[in-house]
Amino acid sequence: MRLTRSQLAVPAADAARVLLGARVVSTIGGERVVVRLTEVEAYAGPLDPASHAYRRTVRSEIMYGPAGHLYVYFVYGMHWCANIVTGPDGTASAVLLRGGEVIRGLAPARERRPTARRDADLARGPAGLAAVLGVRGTDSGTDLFDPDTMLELRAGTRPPVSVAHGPRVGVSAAADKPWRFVEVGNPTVSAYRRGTRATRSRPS
DNA sequence: CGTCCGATACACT
DNA sequence: GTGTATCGGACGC
Repeated sequence: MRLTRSQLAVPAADAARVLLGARVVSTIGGERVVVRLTEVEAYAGPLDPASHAYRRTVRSEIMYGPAGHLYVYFVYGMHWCANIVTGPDGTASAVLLRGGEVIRGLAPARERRPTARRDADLARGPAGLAAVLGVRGTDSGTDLFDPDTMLELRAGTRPPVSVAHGPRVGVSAAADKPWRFVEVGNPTVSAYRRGTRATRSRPS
């Protein structure tokens, strides 16, 4: 069963709970990869200093539009990360897809991420998940409810056994917000890493 | 298991 | 010019 746009048109933390356990179906050139989401993070737009939409720029413009579109960004000179725009139109909130288990299409997933040691590592972490789904910068802005889209969102067949939430990974601003949601005990959930500290020591 | 650190290029100031 | 919503290899326990 497909998710609906209205299911995502809710505050980011609620949308994150909707997406946890949901499936993302990637179809590219006849190759199909299906991932069940096990780790997601909510970003609350202009109200959230950790969000790219904290300031309205060309890059963050997509998040100001309706829910159900893809927002893709490039980090650390080499990785793509995939988000789904959520919330009512104009709130600019989004959910970062941080991890999942590949439940179909192991072979193409491996080709797209050959460095993964175990199957559980294939879509572990946001950059790996985006790679396995074949998401790149040119896909940013894609409407996931367009019938011809490369990605399709489907409801989960297995709800998460147990859900925990805590601080987001790698963010330095609003580090206290418990907006990272994970399926407890799932091996595809990435390790928690604190963001770089605001106060840094300087060489003397 | 954990911590440390370099790679690399883009968005934004 | 500065900082980054990361990854994976090196190392220590």
